[in-house]
Amino acid sequence: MPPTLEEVAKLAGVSRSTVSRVVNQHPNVRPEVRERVWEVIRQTGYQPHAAARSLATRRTRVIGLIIPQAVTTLFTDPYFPILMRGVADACNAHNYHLMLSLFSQRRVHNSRTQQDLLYQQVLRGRYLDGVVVSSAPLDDPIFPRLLEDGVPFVIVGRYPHERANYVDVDNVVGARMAVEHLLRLGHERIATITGPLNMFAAQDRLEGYRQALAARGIPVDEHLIAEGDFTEQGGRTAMQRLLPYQPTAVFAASDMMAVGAIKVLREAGLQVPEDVAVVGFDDIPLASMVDPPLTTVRQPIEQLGSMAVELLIGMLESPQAGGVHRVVLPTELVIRASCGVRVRAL
Amino acid sequence: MPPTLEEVAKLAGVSRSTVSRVVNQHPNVRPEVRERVWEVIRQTGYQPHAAARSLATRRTRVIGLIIPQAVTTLFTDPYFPILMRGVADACNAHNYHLMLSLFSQRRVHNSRTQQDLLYQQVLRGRYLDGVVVSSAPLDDPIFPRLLEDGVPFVIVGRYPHERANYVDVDNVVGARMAVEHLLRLGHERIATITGPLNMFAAQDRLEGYRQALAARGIPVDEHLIAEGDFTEQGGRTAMQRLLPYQPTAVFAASDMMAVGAIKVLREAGLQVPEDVAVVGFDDIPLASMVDPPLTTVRQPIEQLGSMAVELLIGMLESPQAGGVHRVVLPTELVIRASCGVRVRAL
DNA sequence: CAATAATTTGGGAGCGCTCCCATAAAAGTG
DNA sequence: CACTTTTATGGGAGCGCTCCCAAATTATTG
Repeated sequence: MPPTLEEVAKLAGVSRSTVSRVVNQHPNVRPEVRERVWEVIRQTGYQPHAAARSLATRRTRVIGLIIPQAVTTLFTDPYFPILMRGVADACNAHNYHLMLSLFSQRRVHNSRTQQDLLYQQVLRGRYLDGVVVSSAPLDDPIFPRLLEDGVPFVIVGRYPHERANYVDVDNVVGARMAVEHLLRLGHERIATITGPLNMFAAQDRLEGYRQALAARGIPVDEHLIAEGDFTEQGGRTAMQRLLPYQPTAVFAASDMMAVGAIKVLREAGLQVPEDVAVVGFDDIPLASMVDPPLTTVRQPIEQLGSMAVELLIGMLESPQAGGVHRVVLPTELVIRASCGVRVRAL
Repeated sequence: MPPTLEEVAKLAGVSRSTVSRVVNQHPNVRPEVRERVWEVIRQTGYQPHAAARSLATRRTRVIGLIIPQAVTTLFTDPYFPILMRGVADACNAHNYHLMLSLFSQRRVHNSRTQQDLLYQQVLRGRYLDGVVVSSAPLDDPIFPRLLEDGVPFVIVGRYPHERANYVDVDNVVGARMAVEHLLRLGHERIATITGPLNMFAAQDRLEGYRQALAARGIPVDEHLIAEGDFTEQGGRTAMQRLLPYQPTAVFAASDMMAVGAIKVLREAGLQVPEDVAVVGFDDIPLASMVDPPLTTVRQPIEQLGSMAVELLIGMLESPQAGGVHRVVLPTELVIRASCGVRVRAL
């Protein structure tokens, strides 16, 4: 049995309260007493009991990272591990702990129920002080619930509600840069493979595509727009649908989809970038490893994760400082070979 | 303020204890009372307070997944997301929650301290009922501590201690199959790129390599063994070192390293598989996507994760059923193009 | 139908901590 | 140096639950 506060107190010859003060860095303890108590703590290996503490303080120092079921299939996309690393880093830095909720679509009868159940247990059971929600579809029921229950949360991505805090990248501008680059290279029949259009990131990137064309006075040919789902397979299928309309360039809303698209193009006997230029989005590590290396829009994924946590912890530690927290990080066009420009020549 | 047990009790006209019985499915409650209580619970949205419960029961229904700092840099390796999915799935299925501890090497002054701190807080603070430790180096200080503190844990990978529970794949046999396959194809100068040799998985795969050669009476040329670190970059560096010794085949102890090796071979003007055959290990999704598709040893990564959790939960729920829990899952050779055999022809 | 056994219910104690308030000790003041 | 102010310490109450035991109710049986 590990020691309790009370036991430490007895050993140090002081009261429970004094030990508590020492542990919680309360200033009003005489230095020699403080030292004596620390000594006992060190010797006994005392550690406050998390549950007891939470019960009394109503805080857990645990935050949740929720990745809704709709995107769990994408989990092999390196986007998520990188995001998680950012999240975990920031948690470590602030001495918070991370609870991970992934909802898989497998082995679940009534999938809605699984997510519901977990929501109910974890959030209403006050396991968590707050949550980071990553890339949920915009109609995910989690948002209304979080708002209603008053759970502090930060979204990675954006969400149109006056009380929603989020961290996002400028998807519209990123996409526009990508398409503008293709336009600059002389392409006119530029297709796009979008993400699932029930996500803002996907909508915004499509919007960037539209804006770039509009700025050049090029009418949008709806045949050149195919909806994907951010996965490689989705990219393949979408590319297949685009093939008959003979685009000379493709802007894929994720690197994974770009990779899929390139495969389909090759299978159709087309060269990348000679016959068709391809640009991706994300700049995952794979982007520089595939052949040809992918021109893509870099988003600071890891930073997105840590920023979300910083924001959340800020809200938790000074709740009075109300207001809505929103951060939009910039993107950057990374030019490699797949768009058909020699980097040096640019 | 969410309702408490006591409040629900008052509304239902029963005592605290009775509501507790209803919530915990205790049989001794009259059906009509049970129904009445459920009704109130439903209406009020009552949810037991996790911390209060833990304090009383000394269980949290939370298990930890610990990925020690030594491997966090490998986190972009798809191995981890896949493992995590397995772990998360099994947790969901058993109504446990998952706490994730990643230790990054970045931003840490005294890195040992960070891991220590977290160990101290999380484990001794009894946030967790038990932990799954993934791919830690065999001298990681976490193992002695877990054993000493009596924290229930399951390792993914193996560990030589009579009280260590683990789930592993048969790395020796897997590696042997891979190398035997190369031998069967007529190769004699077979090099290997090992993982970091402070991990058992790496040692075991090297052992499999040695066994395969020994079985054929081929002496091991130590120049043909290069230590990598499971990353692509590590694979490149190792391959560079091997190049002067002109192997005709390479067995890389991970797919990521195989990918790195292939790049180096190409840069050296060698064709894969024509000039040098390459075999990997893991069968991550990338393996079938690269060019040429990788012949590799498949290990059931996701199953490894869920199995570890199942074992752990088993231990937690019936602690009296002592004994050591060990599972070794089989591997499977997946033949693709990189070893230079036409699949059909086999 | 009294006596016994089984089932159902309520309340006290306690899990280990924090926080408030009262008291004790030390320091500051005219 | 009596008096107020500040600083340090101890103890009670309570966070929301479970678990045990005793009391009340119901069912069983000779």
